[in-house]
Amino acid sequence: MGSSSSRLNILETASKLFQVQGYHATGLNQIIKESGSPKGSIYYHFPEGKEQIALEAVEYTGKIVREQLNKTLTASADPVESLQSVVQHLVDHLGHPEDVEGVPIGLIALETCSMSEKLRKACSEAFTSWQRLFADKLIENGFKQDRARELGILLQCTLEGALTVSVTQDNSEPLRILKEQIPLIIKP
Amino acid sequence: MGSSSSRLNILETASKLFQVQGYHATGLNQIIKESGSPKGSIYYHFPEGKEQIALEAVEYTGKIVREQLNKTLTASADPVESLQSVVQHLVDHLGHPEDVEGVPIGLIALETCSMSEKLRKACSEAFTSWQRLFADKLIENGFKQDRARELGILLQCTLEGALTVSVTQDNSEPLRILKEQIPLIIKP
DNA sequence: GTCTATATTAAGATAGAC
DNA sequence: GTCTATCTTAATATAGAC
Repeated sequence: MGSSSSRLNILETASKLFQVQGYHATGLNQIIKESGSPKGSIYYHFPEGKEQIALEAVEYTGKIVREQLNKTLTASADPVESLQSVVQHLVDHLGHPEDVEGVPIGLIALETCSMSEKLRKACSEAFTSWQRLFADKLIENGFKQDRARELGILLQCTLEGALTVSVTQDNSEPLRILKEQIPLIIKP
Repeated sequence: MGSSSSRLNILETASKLFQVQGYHATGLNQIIKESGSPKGSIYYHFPEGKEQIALEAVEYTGKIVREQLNKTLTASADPVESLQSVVQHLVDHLGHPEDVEGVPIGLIALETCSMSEKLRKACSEAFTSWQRLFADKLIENGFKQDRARELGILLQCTLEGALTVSVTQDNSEPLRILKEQIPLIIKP
């Protein structure tokens, strides 16, 4: 196969590690150990080294989250209800870093945005794509385009922040408060 | 003096570096170079090494931000207006990491919360203290205590998220949108 | 209290056998 | 394509002179 399964395996392992530990705390040695691939394979598949792995991991995570968000947002027609399910999923997965939904790029974004323009852009584009999903859901439900775009950005920021604070405080309360306030925020 | 000015100098330098670059990207060598203090002094003043410096830097930053927030929040009696000034300050200082206000612990919080319980707690307490300032401002203006507490948490989370996304996207729009939506969020 | 020299470990990266 | 051995650099930390 052109894109071997060993390559994908490295990417999946790296993505999880970068999400939880961040860029600098995740060593190639750890990626090697946890993925089972040897160092030689890493530099064969990713000749530009760690930065290339991180770049592709951000793109990969962006896509996974996009798909998961899309599924949750289309499960209910009502935008308030479906956005509340998105938050609820985050609550349910607190402390279970696999299968996260909505914010898992915040750490690597903050770590790398002042260090690598390539990585900053990749994180920025992931954020934008999520914002657009929220906006589209609102447009479908009769919101004007500009207003939907504003709210899409606000929602993505708020999710990002509430997840950060919930993880730091080891407490789902911030996310639960956000969930309850969604109807307040989603106003035409 | 008991707490020498060299000690404070190290702490101020480390706090800025941790805010911008994060915990793992900031080496003791860099703290030494930028503070002008030699390595021996660091381990004299902070015998437990990097983790101790980070712990005290988080507490220090928490206090500086608290004082700055307090000043901005008391400048106007109206809670909406004063919260909007808080956001405006963040916009004004985007890209100027000194004298930040409101979120500069997010990176180190995400980096360390799954690694050091001591650091996680310190970050958590800084967040809580900022949430309380927002809540107190609302209580002064007639909000019920429980509602003010909820909104204090929501506001701090939202600021955190909007700053993260603004920095990552190199664009103040997320913060500016938040500023405009503050009146929508602050409802009894 | 201050500073230098050094120990120790681990990081990212490469060379080259297979 | 896979794996090992190794290079180089930089990290945290310590010892000990002054």
